[in-house]
This record gives sequence, structure tokens and C-alpha cells, in this order.
Amino acid sequence: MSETERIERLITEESGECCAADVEERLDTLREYRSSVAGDDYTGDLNALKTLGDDTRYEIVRLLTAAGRELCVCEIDPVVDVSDSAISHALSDLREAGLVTRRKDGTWRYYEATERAEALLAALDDTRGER
Amino acid sequence: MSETERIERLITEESGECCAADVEERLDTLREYRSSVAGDDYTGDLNALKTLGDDTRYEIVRLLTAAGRELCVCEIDPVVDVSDSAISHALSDLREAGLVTRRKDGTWRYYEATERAEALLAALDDTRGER
DNA sequence: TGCATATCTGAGCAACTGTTCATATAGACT
DNA sequence: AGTCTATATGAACAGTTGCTCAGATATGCA
Repeated sequence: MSETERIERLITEESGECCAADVEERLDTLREYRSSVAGDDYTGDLNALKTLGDDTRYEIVRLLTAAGRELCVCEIDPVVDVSDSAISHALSDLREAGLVTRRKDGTWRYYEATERAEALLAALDDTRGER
Repeated sequence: MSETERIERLITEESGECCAADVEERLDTLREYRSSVAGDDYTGDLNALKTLGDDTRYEIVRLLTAAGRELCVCEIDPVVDVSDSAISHALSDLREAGLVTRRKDGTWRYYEATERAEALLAALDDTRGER
């Protein structure tokens, strides 16, 4: 059973009849949707989602936005329950994904959530409980 | 080097001086941020992010929103380059995460992106290229 | 009832990911 | 220079994840 046949069957059921041209047209439309997606570069989007979609990193970003200000690494350590090293790794990943920014001050490092991170959390907040 | 000492050192540098009460206050504030985060149930948020943060599933959701209408599984199959089974798994995960809805019609299954999925993609679109 | 088709489900495996431990870097002070 | 401290980095390992393959559902129709 080829995909062409399945689409043909679908169109027949939907519209009562279907010729080869209809199948081609439908496939073209689908490929167009696909290429409009693949055309742009969504590597950054995916990276942001992958990065934020981890318990530790998500918790850190929530903490930063709850604080509403930049936090020093040493302020994050006592409230997030993994090793200093894990937090450092997490912050580094978040920064690379464009979800936090870093400011140096002496040996201290201050991290703050970016607009992108806040936009994603807001999108989640706005749609919680939907189905 | 305890975390208390590190916070004490930070406050001293920030404000010139620091007593035990200052340290406690700062830690309380941080724990408050933390509990305001841990208090709510973000399981669903995390699940949505984890689920959307995968190449195949992301591509399917982008395809659905590009289409702007529900699509039959047989319309997704020909343009997404994994097995039927993988697509079925992906759609099932997306549905469980509240990112797509399903409508049955005979043996056909139509899937459509939810508001939540659209909100997340919009957040990404609105903040692309930021730093 | 029996067959064909559309989609789903579970097992198994290769690939990836997050954590910790050990160690490195870099700034501040002596 | 040497030391102390804050954070970062790399390797290694355990746990997780996504894919395919094989087989199961379930709907429509003869």
C-alpha cells in the first residue's frame, strides 16, 4: 500500500471522487507546508525547547523569573538540589540556548533570564489547563 | 566552604557589611522564590517542553500549524521522513502532552495543533534572533 | 463472518543526556 | 609568586529516549 494510494482513498472519501491530478495537488500542498517549515532554520528553536525541557534547567529559569532579577550562581546553588557542577553545566547550556545571559563581576557570575525564556514561560502560563 | 559562607561573602561585597541576619534573610527570599516555583505543578509544562523539543515531533507540529487545519495521519506520513510507526508514536506523545487533538472519522485519524502548541511556537517566532 | 486497510502498541536496541567526580581556570588578596 | 575561592570543564557511567520491527486493534465492507 503506497502513500499515494492512501491519499487517493482519503480524497475519494472526502470529496466523492478523485483523479491522479487531485492526488498530485494534495501532495504538492503538503510538500509546500513541509518546505515552509524546513526552509527556515529552526535549530535554535529546537535547542531552546530541548534545553528548557529538563527538570533542573527549567527550575533554574523559573527561579530566575520568580526573582525578577539577575542571580549569582552562589544564590542558585543553595536552593537547587544538584551539585555545583551540575548547576554550572545547566547554566552554560541555558546560555548557549539563548535562555539566560551572564554578567561577570569579579569571580562572581550573575545570570538572568532572557526575553525568550520569559516568552516561553508566559506561553505555558497562558495555556495551562487547556486541552 | 559552606553555602552560607559564600552568600555571606557575596552580601558583604554587595553592601559593604553583612551579619548573620542578612544571610538568613537572603536565604529566606531565595527559598521563597523556589517554593513559589515548586508549589505549583509544572509537570505538564515540562512534559510539553520535553515533547516539543524533539526533531520529529517539532516538525509535525510545525507542519500542522503551517497547514492551519487538521491533517490526517496519511497526509503527515508522506512528508515526514520516519516510519508510520514512529509518526504514530510521536502523535500519541504530542496528544498526551496536550499539544495536538485527535478526531476520529472511520479509520482515519485527524490531528490538529492546540492553542498551547501554537502559543509556544509563537513565543519562539516572536523572540527569534534575540540574544 | 471474513478480509482489507488505517492506525496503534510493545519490545528491543543504539544513541543520547544529565549527573557526579576530579581537575582546571581565573580573579582577588597577601 | 602563592594561596584561596568561585565557577567552569571533561570524562565516565547510569538512566532515558526514539527508532524500527512485528504484531495487535478496530473500522468498513463483501
